[in-house]
Amino acid sequence: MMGLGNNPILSHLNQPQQEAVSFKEGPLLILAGPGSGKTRTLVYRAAWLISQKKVPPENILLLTFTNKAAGEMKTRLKKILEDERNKIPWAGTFHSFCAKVLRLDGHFLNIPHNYAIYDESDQQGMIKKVLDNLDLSPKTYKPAVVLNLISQAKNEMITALEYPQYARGTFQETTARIYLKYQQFLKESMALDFDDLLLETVRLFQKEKSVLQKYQNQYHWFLIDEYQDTNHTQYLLTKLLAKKEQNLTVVGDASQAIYSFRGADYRNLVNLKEDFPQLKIINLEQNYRSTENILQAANQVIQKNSSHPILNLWTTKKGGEKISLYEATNEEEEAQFVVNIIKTHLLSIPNSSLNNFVVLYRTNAQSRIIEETLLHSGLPYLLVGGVRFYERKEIKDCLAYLRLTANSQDQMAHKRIEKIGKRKAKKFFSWLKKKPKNLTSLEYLDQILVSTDYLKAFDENDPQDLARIENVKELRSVATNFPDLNQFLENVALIQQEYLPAEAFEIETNQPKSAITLMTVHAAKGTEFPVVFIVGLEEGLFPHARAIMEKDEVEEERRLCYVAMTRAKEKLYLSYAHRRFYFGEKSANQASRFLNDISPELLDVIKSNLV
DNA sequence: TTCAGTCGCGTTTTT
DNA sequence: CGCGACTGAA
Ligand SMILES: Nc1ncnc2c1ncn2[C@@H]1O[C@H](COP(=O)(O)OP(=O)(O)OP(=O)(O)O)[C@@H](O)[C@H]1O
Repeated sequence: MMGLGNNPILSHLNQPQQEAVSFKEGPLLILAGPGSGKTRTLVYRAAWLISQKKVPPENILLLTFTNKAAGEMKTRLKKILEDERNKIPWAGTFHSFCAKVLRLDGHFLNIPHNYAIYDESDQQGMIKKVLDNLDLSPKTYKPAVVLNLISQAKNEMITALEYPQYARGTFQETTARIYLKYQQFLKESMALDFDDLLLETVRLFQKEKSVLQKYQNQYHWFLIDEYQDTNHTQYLLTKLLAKKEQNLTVVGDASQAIYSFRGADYRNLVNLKEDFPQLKIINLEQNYRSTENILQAANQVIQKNSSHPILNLWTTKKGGEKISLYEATNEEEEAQFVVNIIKTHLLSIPNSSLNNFVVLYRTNAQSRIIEETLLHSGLPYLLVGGVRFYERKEIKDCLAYLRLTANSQDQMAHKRIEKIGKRKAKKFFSWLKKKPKNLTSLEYLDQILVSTDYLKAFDENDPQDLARIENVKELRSVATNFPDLNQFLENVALIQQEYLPAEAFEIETNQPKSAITLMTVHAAKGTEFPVVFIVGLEEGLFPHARAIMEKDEVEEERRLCYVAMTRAKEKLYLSYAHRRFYFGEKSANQASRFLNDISPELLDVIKSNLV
C-alpha cells in the first residue's frame, strides 16, 4: 500500500486533515476554527469513502446548513471524483431531508404525501386566523412573538397537548390555547411548518421503528457541516440515524455559533461525547484563508467570550495589510467610502474582478444605502437575501394557485386566491374541478395562467408590470427543473432566500456575473472573499440594541463579528457612522465595543475628511 | 370589486 | 423613512 501522502485524494490535505479524511469508522468530531478547512475536509472525506473505501454514494448522507452550501459541496465532490462514474451522495439541509422522509413515509403519522410546507408568512397568516377565531387581539398577542414561543416549544419536542404543562403566566397560557388551535388549523390544511418538518420526522422515527430501520439501512455514513448551529431536534435526528452504524463525522466551531435565536445550541458539539462514547476528536489549527493581521484582530475580538472554547489558529501568511477603519459622519458617507475604495482597487489592479468584494452588515435594512450608492456609481452588485424572489406578489399568487392544485385543503393558499380577485378565483376553481391529472408543474402553471387570464392585467409598457411578467417567466423556467408538482412546491418552500435570480448569471457561460456581493453577516457563514467590508460597526447596531442586555446575547454578537472578520482573505475594511437615520430619525452612535478590542497597531484609522 | 389614501409600526439575524 | 395592512369611496 502506498503512503497516505501520495494518495491522490490525501495529497491536497495537511496532516490532521488527512487523519480526519481517512479515519476508519466510528464517530468523529472535527473541532476547528474558521478557514482551517473543515468543509474541505468533509468533502474530501466523502470522496475518500467513495473512491477508496468503495462506499456506495447512496449510503452517504451529507447534511449542510443551507441548500446552497449543499450544492457547492456536491460540485466540489464531483470535481474531486472526476472521471470516475461515481454518483454523488444526497446532500441537503436537515429540513430538506425531513421533507423527503415525510413525503415518503409520513402516512404512518397521517401526513399525506401532498402536504404543504408553510413558510413564515403562511404561519403568521395562520396565527392571525387563530387569534380571530379565539377572539384575541393581535396587538396583545403579536403573531411574531407567539410564533417564536411555539417554535421554541417545537424545538424542544413539546407538542400542543403538552405545552400547557410548561406554560407560565397569562401570556404563555394564552399561547398554549393558540398553539392548540394553530396545530388544528395546520392539520386541516394538511400543512406543516418548518419546525414540524423536524419534529414530525423525529416522532416518526421514534414511533415507527421499521421506518427508522429503513433509513438506517439506507444510510451508513453521516457527514454533517456547521454542527454548532443545530438545534435539539436536529441533534435527536443525528442520534437516531447514526446510532446503529456509528459512522458519523461532524464538523463545527462553537465560536461561530450565530443562530441561537432560532433555537440552535453549540453545546450540541460536546453533547455528542455522551451519546457517542467512542467519539474521536480532531483539531485543525492551520488557517489557509486569512493573513496573520486579520486572524489576530479577529482573535482579539472573540477572546472576550468566556462561555465557549476558542480554538487556536495559525497561518503562514505572516503580517499582511493592516485593517482599515473608517469613521464616517453619516451612513451616506460610509457607503461612498466603500464605493471609492472599490474603485481605487479596480484602478490599481486592472484585471481584478468585482467578485473579490463583499459588503457585510448586521441588518438587512442597511443594504439600501449601499445599493443606492452602488447604483449611482454604476458598479454591478448582487444582493443575497433581501426582497426574495418567492416573496414577490405575482410569484406568491402563482404559487397559491399551484399549492391549491396540489393540496385542496391549503387554507392560506385559498385565502390568498380569494384576495387576488373573486373573478379570477371563480375561473380558477372551475378549472380546478376538471383539472387534468398527472401534468407537470409547468403544464399546471401554464393552464392556470391561461384559465385565470392572470397576465392580462399587466401592461407591457409599464416597466413595473413588465418586471412582473418577467418574474412569472422565470418561475416557469424554475418549474421546468421540477416536473413533479409536490417537489416543485417543496423546493420553493425550502430554498426561500437562497434563490439567485437568473440575471446573476452570464447567459452563455452560466457563470456568476462579475458583481460586488452584498449580504448580512449571517448569510456570509462559510464564505470567503479577498476583500471584505464590514459596515455599521456602531453600538446599537452591531452589537444590536436588542442584544446588549444579556451576556449570552452579547457573546453571540461577538461571535457574529468574529465570523464577519474571518471571511476576509487579504484585506479587511471596518467602518461606522457617527450619525445614521433610524426609523426616519437621526441618531448619534458610538463606535462599536468590538472595535475597541482590536489593538491599534493592527489598525489604520481613516477619518472622514468631509466634516 | 377595486383602488387610492392613510395609518402605524418596525429592524435583528433565517431553515 | 418605507412598507404593509386596513379603510372608505366609486
Ligand atoms: N490543506 C489545504 N491546502 C490548501 N488550501 C486549503 C487546505 N485546507 C483548506 N484550504 C483552503 O482554505 C480555505 C478555507 O477552507 P474551508 O472553507 O473548508 O474552511 P472552514 O474551516 O470550513 O471555514 P469556515 O469555518 O469559515 O466555514 C478554502 O479556500 C480552502 O480551499
